[in-house]
Amino acid sequence: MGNNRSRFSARPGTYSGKIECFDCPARMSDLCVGLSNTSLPALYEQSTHINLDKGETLFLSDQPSEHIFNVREGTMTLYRMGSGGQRQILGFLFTGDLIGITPDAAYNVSAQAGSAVSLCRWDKDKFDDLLVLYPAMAKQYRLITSKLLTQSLNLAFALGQLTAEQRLAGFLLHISQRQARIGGIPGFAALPMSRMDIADYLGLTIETVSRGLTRLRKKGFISLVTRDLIELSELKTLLRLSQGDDA
Amino acid sequence: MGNNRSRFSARPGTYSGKIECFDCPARMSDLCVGLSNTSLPALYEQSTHINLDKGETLFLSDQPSEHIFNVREGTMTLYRMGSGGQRQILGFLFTGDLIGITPDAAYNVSAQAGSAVSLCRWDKDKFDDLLVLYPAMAKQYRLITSKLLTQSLNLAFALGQLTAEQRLAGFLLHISQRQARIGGIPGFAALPMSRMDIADYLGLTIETVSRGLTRLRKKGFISLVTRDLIELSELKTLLRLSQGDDA
DNA sequence: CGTATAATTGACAGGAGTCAATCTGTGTGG
DNA sequence: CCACACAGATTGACTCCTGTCAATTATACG
Repeated sequence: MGNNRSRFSARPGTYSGKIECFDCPARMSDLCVGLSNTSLPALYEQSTHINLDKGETLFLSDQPSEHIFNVREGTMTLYRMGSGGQRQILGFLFTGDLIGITPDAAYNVSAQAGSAVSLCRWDKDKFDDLLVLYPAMAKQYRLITSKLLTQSLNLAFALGQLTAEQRLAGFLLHISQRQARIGGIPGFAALPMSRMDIADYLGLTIETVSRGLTRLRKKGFISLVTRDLIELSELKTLLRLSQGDDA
Repeated sequence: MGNNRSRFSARPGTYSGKIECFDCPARMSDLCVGLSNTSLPALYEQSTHINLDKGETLFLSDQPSEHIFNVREGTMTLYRMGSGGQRQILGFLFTGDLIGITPDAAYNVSAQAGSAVSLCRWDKDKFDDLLVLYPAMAKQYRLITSKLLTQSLNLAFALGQLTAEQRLAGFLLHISQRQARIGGIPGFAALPMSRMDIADYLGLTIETVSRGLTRLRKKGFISLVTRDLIELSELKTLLRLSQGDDA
């Protein structure tokens, strides 16, 4: 279903054209949401759709960064490998998240599909042209990259200062809040990723993740509806934990 | 010595004007180095100098982000505090590094002087105006923020996946390389920060930092010229370590 | 030179990792 | 539709790295 096209000509100043963006699940993404009547069609004009199966690699760290992607549907995983075989997952991406956004010549992370995924793709050069053409897009770009940095700093804080239980509390809150913006149930966290993925994100092992969830459950802070759907019963407590409080 | 001024009028198209930037130690910083004959004076025109004593706070996380700073001389420390009193240092900044660069309304980290520091300061609004006016500056901005993200990802990888010894190896290399760009001796790392600072940066304790340095020394990978000046004897080994290799 | 601060070293404890067994859930084949 | 097999998750026993607490040594400063 993912196929190239530029059959749709941008029509500056009008919204009347029926473009796929309008019923795109990522319509409210950071990239698209703030765009004007002119810039959205211009963005659409340059886009291509691609699909990935679960487990497929989109790109590897240090490869030439030729494209920028936006997640329409599914889950993507950003990670880095160590030469000892360590894997640090640096982000789980959902509908509306941008991938591969860097002015550098090479990607600084690897990206892999965590489920069947549908993406929008742009040539980096053309994307850069749009940034010059539309200051509103450039502003969005800055906001997006700033959010990425903030998330990365959050992760660094968690990895450097928090215990396993505290990291898990923060992780559940993070997932829950992210999913609430794309139709998730508030107060619940659906985990589309494996325990191994969670472990590699939080700098732990699957056993420690498992034990941590058990302890949070026994304390009454969460309850496992199913293995992959968790109810956050004590949001405030979880929040305090994630900020480094002892209790 | 830090005093406001806008006495110097920008002269588009000419470099002849004698502006302080020319003998600024941060002349080759990421921000200033790529600027044209027009944009550098424009940038200078909007700048103010300020000085901080060691230990002084420049701004705190979550405060309104009203200014952007560039380090002229000295060392700045970026950090976040946890509600349990934990401190995660997120970066050590030297001559030429930008501080407080965020499109968000509030700073996402706290900044403190690690030594006596001299800074260039801009109002955020005026800085944003310059970004619109000079696409070359906007491009530099993107490169700078991308570098910040990459550094933050490096730190997250280290904190999540590396042992104390490996983190230290990477830290020494990082400091050494950063200082080489501002007059440091290649193959040496000068540590202007305390062991406590290093510990809070690497997610360790001062004791573990100390023991780690001792072990690296006993293995012959480094040698301590003084307490704060370290020779990196085996660069390749240190690099392998920092990437997660066992040996 | 003496004192205060920082860094190192030592002894011990604890949280997370490792290895292994058990359990759970899912998908398949009879 | 049930039984089985497989992968993933949980739990348990034990180890080890790092943290904690304390003592000693080194460095900076008045």
